[in-house]
Amino acid sequence: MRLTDSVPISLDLTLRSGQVFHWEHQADGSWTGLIGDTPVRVAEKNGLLDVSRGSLALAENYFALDHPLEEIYAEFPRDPMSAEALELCRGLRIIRQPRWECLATFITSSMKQVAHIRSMSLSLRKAFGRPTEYGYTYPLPEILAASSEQALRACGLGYRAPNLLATAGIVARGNVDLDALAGLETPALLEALVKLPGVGVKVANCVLLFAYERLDAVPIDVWIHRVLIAMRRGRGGTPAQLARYARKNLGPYAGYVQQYLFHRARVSSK
DNA sequence: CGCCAGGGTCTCG
DNA sequence: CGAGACCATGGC
Repeated sequence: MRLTDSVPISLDLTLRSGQVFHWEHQADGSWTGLIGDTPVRVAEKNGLLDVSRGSLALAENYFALDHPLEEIYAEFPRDPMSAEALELCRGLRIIRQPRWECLATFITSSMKQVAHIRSMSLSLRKAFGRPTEYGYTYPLPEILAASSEQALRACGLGYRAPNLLATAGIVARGNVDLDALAGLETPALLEALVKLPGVGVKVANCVLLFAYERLDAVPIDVWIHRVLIAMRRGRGGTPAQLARYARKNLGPYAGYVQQYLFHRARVSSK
């Protein structure tokens, strides 16, 4: 039995929840984009994944159809905000992203709205990637490392440009092997990622969650920061205190809970 | 048009 | 360790 025959997913929620930024929503409701360098067209049919172009196995892995959603939901915290987020986001999956693409994209994400992260990502792809029928591939670290701060600024990166350039150089030279890092325990992996220019604790946790399958990782951005304070009945705290609170209260799939809370907070603010 | 955004880094106490 | 200043850009 194939996973696509039985496992539910909400593509709209998954592709609009600020994990990936390059997919295009077509007029017929389908989505087109690239999984790595492979053009793919996917749609949601009766709540299941329908792959009409590209590799089925590739899509099943990328959209993480093997994540046991019902088991994850059973571990959700019982507080009202988490419960409401769950009802709103049922079917949203944490995608398995290519590591470099994820790392590079989140280096550009600091103090940026989702819409602008998307526009920077598309600019970088168009300037440095290879054209395909569903958009441009994400440029390899070697390509970005050989570019220039000015060329990256031209893609709208602003002060983030030197960080992306420097990290691309480190990865391109092989000083850091993103695939080899997958063998590390989460704390050591976090420590390694944070050493890269433009990568702090928040960005590192995004990469842990979206590219290294650490489903307990909790990136704390301004939205989740507000959510955590609300959960603590208005009681604030240092970043370290809030991170500790999240670890203790959001359960073994804290990263999933965080993603649902993030999406709920964003849509309910409009 | 002013506010704000999936923050990181450096400095100073 | 913790708080503050500074950093560019564009959607809304």
